[in-house]
Amino acid sequence: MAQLLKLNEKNAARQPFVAVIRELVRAYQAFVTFDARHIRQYGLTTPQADVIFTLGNTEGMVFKELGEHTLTTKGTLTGIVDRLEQKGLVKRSLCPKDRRQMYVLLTKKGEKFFKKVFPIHINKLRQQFNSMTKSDMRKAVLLLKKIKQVF
Amino acid sequence: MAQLLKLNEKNAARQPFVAVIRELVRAYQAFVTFDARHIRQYGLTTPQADVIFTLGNTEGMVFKELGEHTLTTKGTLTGIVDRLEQKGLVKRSLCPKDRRQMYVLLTKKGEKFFKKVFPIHINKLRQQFNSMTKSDMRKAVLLLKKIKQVF
DNA sequence: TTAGGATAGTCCTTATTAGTACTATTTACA
DNA sequence: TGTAAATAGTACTAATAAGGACTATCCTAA
Repeated sequence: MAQLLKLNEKNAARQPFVAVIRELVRAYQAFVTFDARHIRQYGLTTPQADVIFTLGNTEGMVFKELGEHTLTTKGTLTGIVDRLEQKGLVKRSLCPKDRRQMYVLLTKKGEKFFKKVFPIHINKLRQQFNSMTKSDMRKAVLLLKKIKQVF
Repeated sequence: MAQLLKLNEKNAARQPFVAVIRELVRAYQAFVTFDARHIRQYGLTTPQADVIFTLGNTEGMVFKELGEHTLTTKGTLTGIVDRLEQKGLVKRSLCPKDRRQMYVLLTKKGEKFFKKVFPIHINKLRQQFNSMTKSDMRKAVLLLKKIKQVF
């Protein structure tokens, strides 16, 4: 799960940017683990829940668009949508305008799942951030954007 | 690859902590993609390189310890070490003191790889952070630690 | 209008990932 | 001391994950 550069024991790596990378990975890990643990109680994986949450309150979405939102590549997305389709939470639908494209949208069951689980999940996450000030959150967002731009 | 909560189009999710999570995921993604692209030129995956870089300049390490450093679970680590062993970069060695444990250490070839690639990789990363001030890096580290603790 | 290139999604391969079951070994404690 | 609990690593499963080959469809330019 890691892809961590944990290098502080090497002299060449005692530099501030190494600490940034290390803490970025550790923070991400902590989030993913927490997130997966919660979503799993509902019988889904995080990527699956991510797709459901992205499709919620929309008219559906083409694969390409869905992949951009969830940051998954098309090959991976095919499999995730397959499994959600098997579970009856999502369905595919041909796009008449461009027959290369394929819509993905929630089924009735999928919408029900979204309306039930999404607010719970959001609340769960909000609670975790209770101990963090709004000012710190704002600063974190700005700095994370800078880190993103660095790559 | 994602596990992103990309929810800003939902009213329930227009809250500062959602932005923190979104940017955390995006920053992590940007790093991982950059990192993988570089390491791949040397015929390794990021987790494989992570193991090599962790073992570099050490006397070797037991699986448990290696997993703690690289943030990989033991089952995953078995496979990664298998592949590195096949490539001749790493070898296993029984631990006489506790016969349940297994040392992993670099071979000559692995050490050669480490000494060549590690400095290049570190330099590559350092360059990327040229545009970020030391002060911002320090702040980022502190805030990322707070985010980690939140979960 | 038709050939060439671009695009969308699927399929395939290799590797990582978490988790669980399993074996061997060690440790704790009664 | 001897047995139960704990620990280390492997084996196995299901699901990502990236990337590339492939097919069908669309678009562009001569």
